[in-house]
Amino acid sequence: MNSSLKLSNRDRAVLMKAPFLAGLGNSALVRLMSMMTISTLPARKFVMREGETADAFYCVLNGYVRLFRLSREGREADIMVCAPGDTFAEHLLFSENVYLCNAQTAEPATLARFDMQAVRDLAQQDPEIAKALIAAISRHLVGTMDCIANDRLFTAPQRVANYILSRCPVDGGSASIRLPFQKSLLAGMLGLAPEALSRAFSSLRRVGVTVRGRIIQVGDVQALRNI
Amino acid sequence: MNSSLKLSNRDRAVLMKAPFLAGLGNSALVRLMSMMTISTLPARKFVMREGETADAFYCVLNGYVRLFRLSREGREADIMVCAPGDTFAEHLLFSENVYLCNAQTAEPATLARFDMQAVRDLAQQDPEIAKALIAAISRHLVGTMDCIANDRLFTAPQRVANYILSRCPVDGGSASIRLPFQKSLLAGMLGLAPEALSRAFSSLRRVGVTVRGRIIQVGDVQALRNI
DNA sequence: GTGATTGATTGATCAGTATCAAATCCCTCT
DNA sequence: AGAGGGATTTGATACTGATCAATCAATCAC
Repeated sequence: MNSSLKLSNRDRAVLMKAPFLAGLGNSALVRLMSMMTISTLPARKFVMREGETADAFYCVLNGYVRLFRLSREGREADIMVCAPGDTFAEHLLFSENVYLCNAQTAEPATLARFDMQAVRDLAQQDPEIAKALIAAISRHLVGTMDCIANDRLFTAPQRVANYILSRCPVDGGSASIRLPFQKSLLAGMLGLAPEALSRAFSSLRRVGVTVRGRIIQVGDVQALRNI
Repeated sequence: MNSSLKLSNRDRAVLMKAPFLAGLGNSALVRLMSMMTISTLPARKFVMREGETADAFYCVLNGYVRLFRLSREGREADIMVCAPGDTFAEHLLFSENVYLCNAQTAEPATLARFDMQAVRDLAQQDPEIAKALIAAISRHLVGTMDCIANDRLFTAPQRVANYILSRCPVDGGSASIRLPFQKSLLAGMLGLAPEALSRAFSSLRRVGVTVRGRIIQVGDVQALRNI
């Protein structure tokens, strides 16, 4: 692990656009950024573990981080996958004091680390920061509620179709998207075993979805919407 | 539906102990409570519908409220069940402006209604209220993340066992609890069809769980923990 | 109390997905 | 460009839970 106070230009741009910081005025921004630490982590590195005392939360600047729980037998269940711009564990600020799940980089990643106590103090003073926190946590809540509904309402091929549609820029006609990460990560996000994701993709061939490596081609976006 | 500004003593007690209001000082409390409306609803009454503009959020004072999504074919998926003391839709304050799911009373219920815009204004001024909101939303987020992990890691009997354990006051020996609502509601909460809940209960008989009506008897709480 | 309505259980069947094993593909590294 | 190794796909099988139908139980209205 490599820690530094310096930000690359690209990472800085991601940070400034992150929902958590985007709406902030300059003074709040400076205060938050002066207390954060940047670190670059290799793939598969644990960022936090279930049960550890929660003394920091994070914002992903580059790469993807997987949040998951373990069963007693060691099976893993993904709870959410954080993309650049996403924060995680920030909702523990005013509730729990231990992490409730594990976080692991899915690939080499850069993270900004925020000390819980320091941000807690800032949030008490600065209503703008409190509001940014509310917005970030709310966004997460919307995402997790979506996830529950998706899991419970839709089959594997439908969930995959939903995911593809959510990343399709266009509304009709044909489209082509590129997965930003490995398929096994997508499988976890959708609550599927990798094999099930693979079969879901192949069952979508009959509605014009072609997959080659990380490239997904959609013949007719409209057709995909109808299941 | 019956609307009034008066609170019964019991409802007032629930409100004051609700996580959302519990930590607040007197002035914040008065300001919030002066703007809320109390209403008593019959069973099966919709409180909000997916897609409607979100101009209020609610706190359950009595009864239970079911939050759920509908699929295009009309199938329902419960996202969460709100008990007395729980708030719902409060996370839309600083994000969406339409409701993202339906809410329906599961039985006759009493709710406190808070106008979104009014609370938004209050939260901007009063850091204490902002903090209370963060706490309430965080609590929800923890709950929904738990729900995802539960759905993905455990089978029906295990989820039922977890639910029973979560309501068992004691740590060992035998225990007896009473469901506060219909079994079909519990089934929905756990992401199961009512038939599956029924079968899960009967499969738990071999570890000493007996069900009669709403009464659940557990022979050995420790034994239940091991699956 | 008695019929009627709603909720819960049980049985039979089926669809969907996990799991394990084997083969193949793709990406990265040199 | 080619080799190596992890990632993905495919096949076979088992299991879990949904669905439909029928029965049973409990509650309510009159």
